[in-house]
Amino acid sequence: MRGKRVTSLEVALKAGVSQSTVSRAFSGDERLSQSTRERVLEVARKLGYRPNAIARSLITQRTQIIGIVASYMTNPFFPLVLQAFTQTLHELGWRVLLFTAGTNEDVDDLLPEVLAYQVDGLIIVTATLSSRMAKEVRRRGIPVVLFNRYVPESGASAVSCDNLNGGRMVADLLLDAGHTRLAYIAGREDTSTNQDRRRGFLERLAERGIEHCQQEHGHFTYEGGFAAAMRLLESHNPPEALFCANDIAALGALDAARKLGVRVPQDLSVVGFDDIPMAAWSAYNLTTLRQPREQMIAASVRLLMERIENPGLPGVLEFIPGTLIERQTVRAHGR
Amino acid sequence: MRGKRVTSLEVALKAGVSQSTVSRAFSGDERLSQSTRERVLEVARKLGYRPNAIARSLITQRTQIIGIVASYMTNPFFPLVLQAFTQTLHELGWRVLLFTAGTNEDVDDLLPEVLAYQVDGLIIVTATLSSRMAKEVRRRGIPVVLFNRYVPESGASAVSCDNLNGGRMVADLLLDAGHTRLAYIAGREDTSTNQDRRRGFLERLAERGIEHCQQEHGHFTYEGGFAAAMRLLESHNPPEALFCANDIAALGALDAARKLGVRVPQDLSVVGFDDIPMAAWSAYNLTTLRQPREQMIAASVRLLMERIENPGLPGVLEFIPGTLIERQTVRAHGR
DNA sequence: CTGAAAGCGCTTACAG
DNA sequence: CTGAAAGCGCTTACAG
Repeated sequence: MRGKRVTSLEVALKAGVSQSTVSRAFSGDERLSQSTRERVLEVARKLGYRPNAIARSLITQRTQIIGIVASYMTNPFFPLVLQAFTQTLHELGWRVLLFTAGTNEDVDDLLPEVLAYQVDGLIIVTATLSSRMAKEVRRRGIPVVLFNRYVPESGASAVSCDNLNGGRMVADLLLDAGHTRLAYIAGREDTSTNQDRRRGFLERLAERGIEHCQQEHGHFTYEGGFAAAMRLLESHNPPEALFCANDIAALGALDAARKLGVRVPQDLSVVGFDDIPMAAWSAYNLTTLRQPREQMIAASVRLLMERIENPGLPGVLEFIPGTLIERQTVRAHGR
Repeated sequence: MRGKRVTSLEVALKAGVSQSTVSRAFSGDERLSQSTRERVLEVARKLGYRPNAIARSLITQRTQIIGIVASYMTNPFFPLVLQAFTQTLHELGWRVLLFTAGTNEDVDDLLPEVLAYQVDGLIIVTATLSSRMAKEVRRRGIPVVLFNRYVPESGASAVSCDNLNGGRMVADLLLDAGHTRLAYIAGREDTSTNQDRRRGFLERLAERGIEHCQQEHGHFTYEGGFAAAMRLLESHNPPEALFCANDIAALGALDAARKLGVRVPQDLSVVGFDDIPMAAWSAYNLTTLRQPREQMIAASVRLLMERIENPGLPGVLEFIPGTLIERQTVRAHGR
């Protein structure tokens, strides 16, 4: 068996008070006399007692646990997000039960286990919520925030970078630089991030008279970006500018250009999306659209907390604008 | 209030059985008749019932939760480790309560909260355990595994790469290449990883007649490695070969060399430690010592599980040898 | 200011 | 094969 667990009853016996009083000493009940509280806490300290959060959860109907379901840890953006979430939640007195999913189907399998632990709220990072699970979660009244995804009909709140407008900003940047032969290196097709970034980009190109844009799949990965750029740059009609669906693919594209002896930005402009730390490394100096990570996390936590306090609130979608970070991978104005 | 919670009692009432029977249907009790079980599960399904893991934990004295305390998520090695841990633990039926710590002092503050949730075991990644907390955890009989750290007196088990011998292998590699002017770019001084890698490196250099080795602090970061390499390469007596305490610092060193026009490996050899995915990127092609990540994780989980099953087992230290991965950043044999 | 008691939602001997 | 009952370790009305 495990080491002895000290309970409130033992503390009560030793301190000569009732078990209720021990509980009150730890819950900060105002009514308790100073002297009683001190005596209880002193005895508790000596015995190494700490209230059992599991027992507390059962009676209070609150676990103070937030479930986080995350995937794609291979993109450096997400470890940063995960760390920021856990840090922020801890500071607010919450715990994090972590689940990682390889694919979206896995999320459905994971969710029942998350729910079995009676999480007070749920954050889903870079994974989506099936309508079946959305319904299940609603029925239980558990607030959900999707991070970097949205599922409008689900009732779940969502926080995302304004990817649509981000794509438009990149289009303007590349057109202003005088480029006309453009390509988009796409991410996964089933993601709103990829779809919205591309749609904004293509829409703005069309508005400014560019109807044609090549496309290759980059899969949101370094290897995918590398291979996609290789295909484009070795084709008959190589583009002068690449917009990559995320930074990690853009780094792959830059390395492909380097390998082929294509100079950036003289012969080729490259733009990413995210602004991961590596984008600023001197080997890359990637021009990119920065996702407002801190704001997105703060908004997610705020929406979640509001809905835990007030389960009647409807889900909302929040889109936070990104910022263009101009480094060295887009050629200067004009030509 | 939250959505209605369905309990085993409601299922029992609707199914015309006792609450005990509902419990047995879900715990897979062999004695239950096929027909009763099916009826109960069917009613449960209709009602959307799932056993409350918190209530179960209270009575079974097992939460099936492993606490993971992690820090340094800025080193890409650790998100990979974290993901692998959660994945492996899930497959074995465990949940992960995640805590992130900025510094080692924070771990001490975090631990009481982890313990309040009655975790069945504890994994501490890249953070250390104070002797006070080690004692506390022992008293409670909670098995602990330190990953990539060890604290011999603590009673905690630890799994680490064989950093000492890794350092020796790097020394041999660089000496075999004919280098004599060497430098070590150190990581954090309070870590056994940094200490052991350096000690192995210096010991082996001394054994082979090289008594002198420059040192600079690289802080285990890209920026630190970059700055350290800058200082070394711009000094009066620049080294011909750098051993960096981890890969991310080595990438910084490579970019510093690139910036100064120092050619790698012609003018400078660079070796890292970890083998993070970026080390294989074509922009770097870093020669490095690969940590046996999968084996280290499997060993950690195994040690933890054994000690959860059998709390009497003493803590053990396991050192798993790394593998030299020769890419393009060390000059060829001879000179 | 403090205590006795009920109850959160389960599991599991103990009976039958 | 199934049920009644005790109990895990707390919180919190309800009394006094």
